[in-house]
Amino acid sequence: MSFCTKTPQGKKSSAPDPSAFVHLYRILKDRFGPSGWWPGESPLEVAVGAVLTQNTAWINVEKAIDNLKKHGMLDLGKLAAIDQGELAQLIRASGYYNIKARRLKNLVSAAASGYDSLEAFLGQDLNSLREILLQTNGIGKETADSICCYAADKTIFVVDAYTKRILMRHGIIDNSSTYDQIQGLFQQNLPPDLGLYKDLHAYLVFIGKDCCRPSNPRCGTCPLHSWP
DNA sequence: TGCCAGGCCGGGT
DNA sequence: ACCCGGCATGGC
Repeated sequence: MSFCTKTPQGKKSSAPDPSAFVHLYRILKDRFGPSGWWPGESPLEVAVGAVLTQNTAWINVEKAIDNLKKHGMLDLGKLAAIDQGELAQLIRASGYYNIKARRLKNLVSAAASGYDSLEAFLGQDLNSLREILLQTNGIGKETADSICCYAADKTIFVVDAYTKRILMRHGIIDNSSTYDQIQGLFQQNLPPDLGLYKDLHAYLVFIGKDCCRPSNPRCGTCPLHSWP
């Protein structure tokens, strides 16, 4: 795969050139094309995956989701009805299964109470949806924004560990930068385009698996070799 | 074998 | 306002 040749920087000199983000998008778009993200066949599957992937490798999340499908549980009503302990066993492969079962229950409760359908829940305006998600125990900013962006098609940019590490390695931010600050950099320096946000976050995850890790110091084919 | 993965919470300082 | 331990399986 493609690793990053950058050496750790860990400090930002000043506000980045706004065109750097457009440039970043163009580089990765040229390299990867349409991302096809988030993996998931339905908004519910996307939302469930967003919770299950918390600090967890996606390969394990896939196993858990496949298991839920196999048992016909990828359904809002079924998830609302199932015993939490049984749900935990079904998602065992994704790790943290007890706490994640509780978090899924919390999410399902939020989505099922006061709404006619998942579509109605996800269809409300971005600020309302995000607030409700953030008030749900077990849903933090990244999970909330992942659901807003990829399940509800709201124009909001998702920040994750890869995003932080890549921007740090390239000297755009320092390690004290907050989630909101990093999100602001993307949203203030890019046009508010849902498809662009979806793809760019996906690209960062694609390369983040291998790129800009301290343990993977060298590879000449990193698409961000000369960025910014 | 040991380290890590697309976080988040709750308690302590 | 930070800092840290806990949560857990499966892949390399």
